[in-house]
Amino acid sequence: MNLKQLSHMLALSQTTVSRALNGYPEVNEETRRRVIDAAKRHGYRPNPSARRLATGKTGMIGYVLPTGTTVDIDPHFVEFLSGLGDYARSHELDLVLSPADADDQETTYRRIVANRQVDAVYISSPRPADRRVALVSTLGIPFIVHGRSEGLDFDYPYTDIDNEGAFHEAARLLVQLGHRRLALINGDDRETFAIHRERGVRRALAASGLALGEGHVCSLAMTEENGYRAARRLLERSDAPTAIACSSLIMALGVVRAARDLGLTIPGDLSLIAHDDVFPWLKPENFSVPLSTTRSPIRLAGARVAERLAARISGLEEGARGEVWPVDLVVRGSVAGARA
Amino acid sequence: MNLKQLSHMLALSQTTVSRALNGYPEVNEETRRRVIDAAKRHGYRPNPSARRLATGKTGMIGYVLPTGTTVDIDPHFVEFLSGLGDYARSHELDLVLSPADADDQETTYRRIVANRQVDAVYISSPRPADRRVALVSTLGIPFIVHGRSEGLDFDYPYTDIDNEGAFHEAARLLVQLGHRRLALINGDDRETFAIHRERGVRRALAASGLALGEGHVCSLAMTEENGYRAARRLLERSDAPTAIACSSLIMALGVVRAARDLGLTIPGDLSLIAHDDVFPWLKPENFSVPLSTTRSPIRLAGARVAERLAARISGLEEGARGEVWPVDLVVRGSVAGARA
DNA sequence: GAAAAGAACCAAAGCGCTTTGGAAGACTCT
DNA sequence: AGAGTCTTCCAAAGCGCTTTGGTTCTTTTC
Repeated sequence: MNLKQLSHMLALSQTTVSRALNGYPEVNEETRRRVIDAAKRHGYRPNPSARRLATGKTGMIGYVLPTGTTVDIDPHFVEFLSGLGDYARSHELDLVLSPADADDQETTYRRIVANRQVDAVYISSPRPADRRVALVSTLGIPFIVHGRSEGLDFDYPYTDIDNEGAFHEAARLLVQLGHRRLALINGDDRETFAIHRERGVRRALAASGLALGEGHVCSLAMTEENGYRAARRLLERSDAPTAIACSSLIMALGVVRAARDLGLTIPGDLSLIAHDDVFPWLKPENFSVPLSTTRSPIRLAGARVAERLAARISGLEEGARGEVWPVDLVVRGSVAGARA
Repeated sequence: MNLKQLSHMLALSQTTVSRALNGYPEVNEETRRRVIDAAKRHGYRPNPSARRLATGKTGMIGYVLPTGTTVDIDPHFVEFLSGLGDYARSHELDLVLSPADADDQETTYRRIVANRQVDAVYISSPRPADRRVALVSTLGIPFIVHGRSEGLDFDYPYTDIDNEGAFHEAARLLVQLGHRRLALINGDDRETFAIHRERGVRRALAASGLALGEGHVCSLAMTEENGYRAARRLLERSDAPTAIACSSLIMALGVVRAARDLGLTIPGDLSLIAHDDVFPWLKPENFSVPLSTTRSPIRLAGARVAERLAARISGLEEGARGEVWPVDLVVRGSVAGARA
């Protein structure tokens, strides 16, 4: 059932039927009712391919997915996707993942914009002076950055959490508990979120005349194994930290294992705080010693990004407003006062 | 730059240019070279919206993503996606995720087929008599099932791993080591993979005149917490198992924690084997006691599914061939002979 | 009561591609 | 040389929608 058939059936022109269906004003309400009714009764659904050829609108939002045999997709992605998908569903949007060579995403961005494959895109895991942000911005497609870049000479719309504030608070608490030697087991510090977290820790330490010791900050892919290795390396030093801030729950698993292997107790010998993006399948309160966390459900961020993308597509949102969400510090058993 | 401009520039008809570009035979090789060259030089890329309107081909594969505030996307998804994406990239395919109400995916399947939004779809986490498989089959869109359904009265193409065989082998090993009371901590047993695994365990036990004790099989969402709870419940019974087979590495984390809480050692008091889909961020060899696993990289499955979808789209594959991959049993420190 | 304004509808022109159904010229065959 | 066969190209008809630029009435305005 296409428009032609439907309009013929109603003895109306395609123009009028199309307008009736799309809510244009220049059509009699009585007629509109008839049209809508007939459309529903015959299950008419406008062909999206035809519509997008005519309008350029696709009803899809895009994401360039870096791939490659050596490239691992972050498990956070799935939670973010849950939120994004949930919102997208309620607004009849689909998400298209365009796989790209991790080292050349630019080609893919250009393609999806040139081809008008999506109405908007989002960018995740931004880095300082992120070229993708600059590119997408000049290409003129609506977009939202999940996270922030830095050192770009223009503004852009983003939704981020207060990574610096979160880790500042976490470190401040540890310092107040008497810890003097902190360490940070961070994610990839080419990404802005990691830079912000380190900055937060340093700022908190500096406020008490302290600093992150040489070699007391690690930057690694967020795997259990890397958490273990980093913790081991740190804890076997002569100036081993008495407290660790950790960028992910998965890494924290490794930290806990390292402490156990070394016969250290948490929080007796080591205080630990990790960032929790809130996974349904791994909860900080269920760690052998309940884990203190800086907490921010990444699923909510996904929903928010979808919401803003939808708003930008429909022209309800414009400009370059960035928003930064506060992060909760949730104190559980894994922190304690430093040994005298 | 569109076809009209390009053909005008070359003083050729749109027909010829189109054919030259799409490799049709009825065009002079010299002309073809000219056309291809000019297209490249001017960066001509056919507009996909127009092409899909004309041909019905979209260059996209679809996946219906169940969503909802209470619906959690499996973290396995991300690994599967890595493989799928990697293959899709090399074949210029995009993946479109259509979010759907978890309780009504049918509407979404019908929509994406009726609208010709994708060239093929894949279905994951199938259940016995899965309605999606039946639906997609009657809708007549190319598809591959990742996993298997059961009790359907028709054949369909699928790629699955030998879950039954894997857990059969695992259980057989445990029995050979002298274990008499096994337990199975399984995933959601409404899904076929879980049913197959249970079947494998039962078959291995039956071969030695044993059986899964009443209450010795749990079926839960695969989270750390559920692994812990299930293990605790099992290990506190008077007829506590001396060996556990577990459907996921994440649940196994919980099992290990439960054992520790109860003062049980692995493998001294409890042998443990889990299934490993191979995550980059959590490895069985890094468990406090290296974990024995049935191992099958889900990323490979993703790539294979993409490959078969591409083949079906281009007509290279047809029919209903199902393929079942063997699973490796990797023995590490977490299994030992049963106490006398 | 003529002119202007408004309401409701329509024919047809895109959107940019593929594909059908030729057509013109060059070649082969008898 | 005339008929048939290739080879190579083209004009035009879709694909199914939206949108431009009307037209035809009916209603309002002075």
